[in-house]
Amino acid sequence: MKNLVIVESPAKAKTIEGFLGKDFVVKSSFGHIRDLNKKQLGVDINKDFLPDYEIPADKTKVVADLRKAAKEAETVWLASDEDREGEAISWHLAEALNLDITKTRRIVFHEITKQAITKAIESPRIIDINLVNAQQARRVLDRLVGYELSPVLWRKVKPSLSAGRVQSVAVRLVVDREEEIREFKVISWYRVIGKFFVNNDKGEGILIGELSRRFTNAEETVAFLESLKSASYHVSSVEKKPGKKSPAPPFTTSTLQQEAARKLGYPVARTMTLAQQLYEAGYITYMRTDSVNLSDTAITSVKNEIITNWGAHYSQVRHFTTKTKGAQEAHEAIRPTYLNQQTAGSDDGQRKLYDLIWKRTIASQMADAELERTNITIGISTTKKEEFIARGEVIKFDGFLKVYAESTDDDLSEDTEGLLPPVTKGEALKPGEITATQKFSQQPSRYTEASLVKKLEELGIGRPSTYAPIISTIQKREYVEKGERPGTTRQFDVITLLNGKTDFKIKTEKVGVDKGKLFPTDIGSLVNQYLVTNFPDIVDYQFTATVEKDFDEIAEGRLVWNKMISSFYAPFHKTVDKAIASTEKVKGERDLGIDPDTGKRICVKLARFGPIVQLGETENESGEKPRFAGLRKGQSMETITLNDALDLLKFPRLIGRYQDDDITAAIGRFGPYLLHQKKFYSLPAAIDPLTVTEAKAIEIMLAKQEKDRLSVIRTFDEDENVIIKNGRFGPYIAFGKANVPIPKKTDPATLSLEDCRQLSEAYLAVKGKSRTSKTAAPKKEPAVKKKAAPKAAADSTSVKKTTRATTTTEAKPKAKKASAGKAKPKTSAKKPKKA
DNA sequence: CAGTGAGCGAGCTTCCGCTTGACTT
Repeated sequence: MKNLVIVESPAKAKTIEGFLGKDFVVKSSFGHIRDLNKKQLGVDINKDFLPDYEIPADKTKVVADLRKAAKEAETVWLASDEDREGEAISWHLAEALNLDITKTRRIVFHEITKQAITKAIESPRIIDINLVNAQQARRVLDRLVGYELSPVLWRKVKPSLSAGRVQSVAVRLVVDREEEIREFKVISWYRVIGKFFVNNDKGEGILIGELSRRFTNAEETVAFLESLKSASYHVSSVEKKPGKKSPAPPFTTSTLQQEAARKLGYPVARTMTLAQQLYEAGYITYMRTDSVNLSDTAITSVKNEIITNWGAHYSQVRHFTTKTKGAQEAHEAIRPTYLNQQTAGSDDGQRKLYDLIWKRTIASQMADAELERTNITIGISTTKKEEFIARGEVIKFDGFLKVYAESTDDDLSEDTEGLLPPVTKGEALKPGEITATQKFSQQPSRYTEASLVKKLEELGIGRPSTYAPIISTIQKREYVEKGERPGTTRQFDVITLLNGKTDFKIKTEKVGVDKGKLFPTDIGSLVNQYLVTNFPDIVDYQFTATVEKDFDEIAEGRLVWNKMISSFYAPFHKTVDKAIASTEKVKGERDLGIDPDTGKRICVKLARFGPIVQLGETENESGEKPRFAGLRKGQSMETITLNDALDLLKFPRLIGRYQDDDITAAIGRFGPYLLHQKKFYSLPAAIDPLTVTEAKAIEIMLAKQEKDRLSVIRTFDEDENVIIKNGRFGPYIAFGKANVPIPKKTDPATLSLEDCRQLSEAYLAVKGKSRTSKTAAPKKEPAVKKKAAPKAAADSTSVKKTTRATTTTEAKPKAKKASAGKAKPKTSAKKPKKA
């Protein structure tokens, strides 16, 4: 083998290999191949922040493979992306593969064409160590912030929490927005709309105009309408102005996520999965990019496509430049690979996303839409101060709008401005209904996943490859959740004047309905408050922008990376120490008031298992214990009231009696439920546990019993712990406490007790081995089982590990992430049991 | 599935950015 070319992605490798001929082998590194030691800080504070790099377990195979190939090759070409991270990947490759730096060539290309790649091969350079150092600084800073801040939260708030340069600011945005909404003061005004009849030699029509003045209260408005009773109206001016609209640039990762959310309703993670599938199938270019640039060949084929479909006058070649600071032109915008392919994708989701990308790309190279805007002012005979204005907008030439129009987050399309009837100045108009409607200012809107990404991008926080992970991280950590608010009803005034009579009506509307938006959780708000108070610099919106400037200077060789880190770390670390020493544990305790029955204090605070309300003091002379109640879903520590708390403290409450036993209602981890004869019955959301009647409760219980009875396929007299049932996912065996699925081929009704036992034991044996299961492990000796399972997994994987002496340490493969991280800790199981 | 709300102080958690699969459900 003569030449080995290493790129970042396997899809790219495949394409490029086709261009380069027999003497070249192209392999991929699958992104970064080394990272800081995950178990420790991974940075030696006392040795100028020397990073401790290791090859992560999931990369050992890749690196071994690349080492082998590099040994056989005469020349190794490092062709990772042309940005900070890409340069670092090349450098890590050179280090990890023990490459001779004088024989190693660094190449970059901006588009994946044969021409671009052969040209790149002709002009190799050496690794830019300044750029590498800028990346090391970025990496080390993120590690220092993340790994020093998170432990502060473990001590002061709750274990396992996390903080970081990016995620903490993302959470702050959501928390601050919620605060803005809470603080928002609604103001109202009266908007007057007049309807006028046109009847002239060109025909008949209607003009709708808005009064040039807004009124602040109803009295003023009524008085004005009264004054119009004797008024006559005429056209006082007609103004026509040409206008135009231009298309948006082609998609970047962030704008694709926004438009897919607005137009298709996709969460950002779904958009990225679908885009990845389209990319791997060869339908679109790379989906993680901040560039709006289109290659020359792409521009040419878009042009051809437009001319073929709509004619030359619809074509307008445009070169968009990327505004985002620090953006690299290493990639192109997201576009279809072949512009003449109008549809692509193997399922509906892919097809819709592809369609969006195709249209956006095409539209970006189309002509402006030409408009004509018309303003007609309508004079009022009784006043000189006010006038009505009718606005119209007509599309003279649709241009790019033929294909695609960008959506906005706040759809406030109240009036449809269309074509206005032809009128001439001075012409008299007959008035129709004149309506004054009370309007209210709108509170700021909560972030959606996509609009949060947009905001982060504006602040220069995060990268195309991390937008979707950021959004899921802050939700997984339960700092932020997608929620709903039912909204409230509001009254508003409508005053009309018709045929000389005024009429006053009060109407109602629903406002503040929010669905699928991001809400801060109590933990999110609390952690944010703690960070803002104690680490204001780190969670400052400008923090990333500030350090990016330093990274740029490092990249230009004007600043030494570990000096920069040192000047950041010294004060930062001091703040960390101070916070650990000085601050109390954060509970967010807030007084709600006094219980009218007992006279005791009621407060809300964060406890081990979430927010609770507390009645009475934790410690008092009489030794009385306080009463507690957890908050319900949708309630928050910041907004809960005394009355809400009193309601919560009413549980468990007696509903009635049935079959000589009490029925009680209570609220548990999974919501409200009924308890009767030690059996639980969930209460549907529509039923209020505070007001549920005995009759309704019995009805719910009977319905559940009936449903359970119907789901039983077969029971066995010999063993009542084995029941064949029909469930959501098909038939299964309820085997004691475990649920065992029945293979599709077998008819569940024909199974014997012996069959059931065999199936169950076989299933549980496999399940217990493959993962640390909560349900599969028998209750006996839980401590032994729980410890044995992950160890076994680790041993089995480490057998495959190829050991090799290198300059860097290689991380030992450990038990699979899924088994370690996924299961929520069961507190009951955690308690050490004494034998 | 439906407890608890405290606490001995074992042993763990955690960052951001590059890339794909290998996993359940």
